[in-house]
Amino acid sequence: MDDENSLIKQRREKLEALQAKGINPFMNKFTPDRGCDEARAGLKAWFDAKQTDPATAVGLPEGTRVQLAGRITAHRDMGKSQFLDLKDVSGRIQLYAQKQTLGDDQFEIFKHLDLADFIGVEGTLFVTRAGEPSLKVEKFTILGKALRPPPAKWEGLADTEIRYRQRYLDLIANDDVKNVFLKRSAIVREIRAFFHERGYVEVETPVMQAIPGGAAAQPFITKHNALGCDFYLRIALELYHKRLLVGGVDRLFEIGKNFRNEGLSRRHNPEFTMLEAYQAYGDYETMMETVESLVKRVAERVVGGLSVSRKVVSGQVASAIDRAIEALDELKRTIEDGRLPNQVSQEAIQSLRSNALAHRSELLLLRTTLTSDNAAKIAGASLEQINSFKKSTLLDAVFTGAMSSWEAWQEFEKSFRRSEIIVDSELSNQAINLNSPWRRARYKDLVREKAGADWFDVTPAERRRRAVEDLKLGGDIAAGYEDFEVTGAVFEKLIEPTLINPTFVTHLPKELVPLAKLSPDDPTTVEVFECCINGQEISPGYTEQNDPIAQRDVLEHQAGGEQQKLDEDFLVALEHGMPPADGIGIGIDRLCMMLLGQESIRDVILFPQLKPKV
RNA sequence: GGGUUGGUAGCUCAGCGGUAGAGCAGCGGCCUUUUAAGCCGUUGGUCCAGGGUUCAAAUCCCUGCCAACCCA
Repeated sequence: MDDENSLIKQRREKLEALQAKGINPFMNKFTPDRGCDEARAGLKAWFDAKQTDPATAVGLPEGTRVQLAGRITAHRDMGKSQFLDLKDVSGRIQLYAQKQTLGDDQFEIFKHLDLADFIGVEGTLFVTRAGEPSLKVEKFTILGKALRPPPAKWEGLADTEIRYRQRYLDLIANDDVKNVFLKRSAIVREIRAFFHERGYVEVETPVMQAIPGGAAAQPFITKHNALGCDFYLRIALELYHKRLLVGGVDRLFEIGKNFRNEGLSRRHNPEFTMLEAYQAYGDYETMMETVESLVKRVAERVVGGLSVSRKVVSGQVASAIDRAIEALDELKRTIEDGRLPNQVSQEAIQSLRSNALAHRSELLLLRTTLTSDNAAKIAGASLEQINSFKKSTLLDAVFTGAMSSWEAWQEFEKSFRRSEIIVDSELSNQAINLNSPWRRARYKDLVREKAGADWFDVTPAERRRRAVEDLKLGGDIAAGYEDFEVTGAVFEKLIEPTLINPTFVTHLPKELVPLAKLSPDDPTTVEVFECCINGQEISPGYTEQNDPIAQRDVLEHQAGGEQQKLDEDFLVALEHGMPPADGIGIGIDRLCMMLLGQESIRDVILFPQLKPKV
C-alpha cells in the first residue's frame, strides 16, 4: 500500500538512476572529522571575534577544510547554486554548492538529492553575505539514500501515535524531543557517577524470577522451554538486593527495568526503570541525605541549576474547563425548562441565565487557547471565574439544585477542586526549588495543617464525616475504607499535590507501610520517608527490616496462606543475618518527568508501550 | 473498565449533507551568498474500517479499530 505512494516511487527511481550511473548510494564508510555544530560554532566564534579584534581571533577561520556527515534537512534551490542544511546529533550547518565548483555531472546529482538523505561532504568553511556560517562543498558522497519522505519541516511531527510508534521520526522532526532523551541519558549517567563516587557497587539481579516479590503488583508471566516452568518478570529489585546485604555487599545499587501488569496512563508504563540503592548501617535519615544530594547533583549538572521550571497538567485543566462548560450547559437547560426550585425569584433566574451564558463563552475561549505553557494562568482565571460566578449568582445551593444530575455535579466539583489545588500551588510557586535544606515533616503534622489540629482527636466516624463533607472527598472515599485509609485519602488527594518543593514526609502510620520497621520514638509509626516533589512521590525510603521473624510474619500474612507466593529462600537468607540498612527506590522515568518538565511518562520513554497495531 | 475529543494528500490542518481543499514537501521551469528564499506551472486522496439514514455522506446515526486527555 505504502509502496504505491508516488513519493516513494520517485525516490526508488532516483535510487535506480544513481545505481545506473555506477554510484553506490549506501556507501560503507565515510569519516567526518568533526560534528556539524562543532564546525558551525567554531567558524562563528572566529568570525565574531574577527569583527572586534582580528589579531586574537580564535576558532575555525574561513577557508578551513572540514569533512562532515549528516542528514539533509532543508534544500534551497538557487539554480546554479544550492543551499542545503546538513544535520547530525550535534546540530546543523548550511552547505553551499556551486555548479562551477562541482562540475556539471556532480552538480546535477547534488541538486537532486532528497530531504532525509545521508551524505558526507568535504570542503572549506566560509560565512555568507547573510552572515550564515557555511561549508562550500567541493566533494560529496551519498552515504544512505532515504526511500521515504521525512515528516514536515516546520510544523514538526504532531501525530502522537506516529511520534510514539515511530520515535525515530519524532527524533528527526522535533529537536526538543531529542534533547529530552539526551538529557535523560545524562541523568542516568550522573546517578551512576554519584553512587560510584560514594563507594556503592552496581549490581545486576534477575529479571526472570520464580517468585516475584518486593512489591504488591501483578507480574507478567513468561515460559522457560527447557526447564518447563513459568517465570515472572520482576516487579521490584528489593529482595535480591537484601540477599546481597546478607552476602556482605554493604553498599549497592541497581538501575533496571521493572514490569507491572497494569493499565497504561500518563504516569504508568508497564515496563519502567527503577533505581534501588541500599546502604548497610544506615537508616532512613542517612538515606534522606542521600536522596537530597543525588537529586541536587543531577539537577545541577543536567538541568543547569537547583531551580526547576514546572508545568501544570494541561490535560487536567482542560478537562476541568470542559466539565465547567458542561455544567453551565446543563444549568442553562434547567433554567429554560423551568426546573429551578420555586423559591428562586424571576430576577435571580434572569441574572443566573445571563451569567451562565457569559461565563460559558469566556470558558470556551479559554479552552480553545489552552496550551501546556499557559495552562496555569488559564486555569487560574477560569477557576476564579467559576468561583465568582457561583458567588455572584445566588447561592451554591441554587446552583447545585439546578443540576439535574447530582452525580455529574459531584464529578465536576471533584475535578474542579483538583485543578484548584494544582493551580493554587502553581500560582504561588512557579518553579521547584531544590535548594537545601529540604523540608522534613511528619505525616500527622501535614494532615493536621490541612484538615484541622484536632483531626486525630475526634472519633473515626467524625473523621470520615469531615473528609466527605468538609473536605469534599465524597467520591474518593469508598464505603469500606478503614480509618487510616480515610486519612490516607486526605493526604493523597489534598496534601501530596501541594508538595511542590521537596518534602520528606516521615513517621507514616504503620498500617500504611506494613513491611517497615517501627519508629522507636513513636511505635504507631514506621521509619519510612516519602520524598515528594512537584506534587508527587518521587522516592520512598526505608530503614529496612532485618528481623527475619518479623519479616516472615508479614510476608506470610501477605501471602494469605498461598505458600507458592512465599519466597522461602529470601527468608532463609535473612536468617543468616542482615546488617541494619537503609534503602530507597526512585522511579527514573518520573524523576526525568520532574526534572525535564514533561507531563507524560511517554515523553521520557523512547519507545512507550502502545497497543499493537493489527 | 467508564466519559470526552480526535483519525481527511508524505507532514500540518481546513471543510462538517450537494464537484475533495490550503500551506509545506514532491515534480518541471527561472534565478551563482539563500535561509520558513522567491516567482511561474504541476502531480498527489480507500476522507481509519464496516454497516445504516438520504435523491445525495468526509460531513448525520450505529458498531469496530487506534490514539490523546480525564475518571476508576
